[in-house]
Amino acid sequence: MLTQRTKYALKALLHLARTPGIVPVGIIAEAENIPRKFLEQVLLDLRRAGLVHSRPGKGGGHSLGRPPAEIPLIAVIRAIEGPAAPLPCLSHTAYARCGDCRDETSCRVRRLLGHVYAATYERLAATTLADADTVTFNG
Amino acid sequence: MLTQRTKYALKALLHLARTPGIVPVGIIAEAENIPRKFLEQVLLDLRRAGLVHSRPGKGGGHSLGRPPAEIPLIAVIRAIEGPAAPLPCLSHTAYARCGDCRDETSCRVRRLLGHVYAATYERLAATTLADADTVTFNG
DNA sequence: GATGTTTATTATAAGATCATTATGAAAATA
DNA sequence: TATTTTCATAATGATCTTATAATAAACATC
Repeated sequence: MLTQRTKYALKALLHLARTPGIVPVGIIAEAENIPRKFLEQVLLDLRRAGLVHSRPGKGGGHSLGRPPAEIPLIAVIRAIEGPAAPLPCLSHTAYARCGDCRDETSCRVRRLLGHVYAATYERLAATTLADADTVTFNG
Repeated sequence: MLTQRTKYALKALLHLARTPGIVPVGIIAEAENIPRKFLEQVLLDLRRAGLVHSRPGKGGGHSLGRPPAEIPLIAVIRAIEGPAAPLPCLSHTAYARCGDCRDETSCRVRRLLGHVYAATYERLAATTLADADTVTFNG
């Protein structure tokens, strides 16, 4: 399960994606039903990851850092939760040895999970905010 | 990232998959480098999920509950971590409303994550313990 | 530059989860 | 009955989650 934080991040980003101009936190918080102060922190993470721009002061607020089609879900998850891989030894962005297997290339756990993550990663990288209205799934 | 618990569960199951007969916890713990008492708890969860059989007493231990080819990764993850879905409203086994979106069928977050999870789920359900030696991935 | 609005930053805290250790009961075998 | 093994639950400390609060800094307008 994703954390509440990540869900809030997605909601905020999708809100910004269909709202032109600069939007203050309070507006997003109210529209998306998110605790305001908590959302501020989430937006801060998104800003540090370059996914949103912000401007303080009167008339300030947030806007998307780049077009929705250029913000894949993998970037959002990484910005909020860190590495998306199921094991450290499978991470593209934060590779680390697991330490508890002798030979990485022959590790069965790694092989199984690597196979699953390959499919997940492909979707996470290919699906962007712009797909929110068009994408479908059966379930 | 998966929890340590789940990694241990996979290691234990893969150990049982290639060891004939009944194996005591101590043997698995030592061979796979897992804290013994912790592993006992993990195996208890796996037994309750029907993934392993156990027999107490002298000569007792654990064995796989069914052939490796009939134990998909999704079953292991569910047994240890609970629902595998990214959102409660996308879970096959433990569906629940998220509560913070008005209309589920038009929820953008749900649609995006549902699209990703469909790919993940397919792999999790199709990949079994028996694939540990044959499966590959590029990365 | 004074004033008011908005984000930025840091601290705090209750509650949950994680990883582990500990303790002892129950069951099976010899 | 003694021994071996699992079964069940509890205790522990560290970390994560989900917030709330207080203060500082940046900006716009007048």
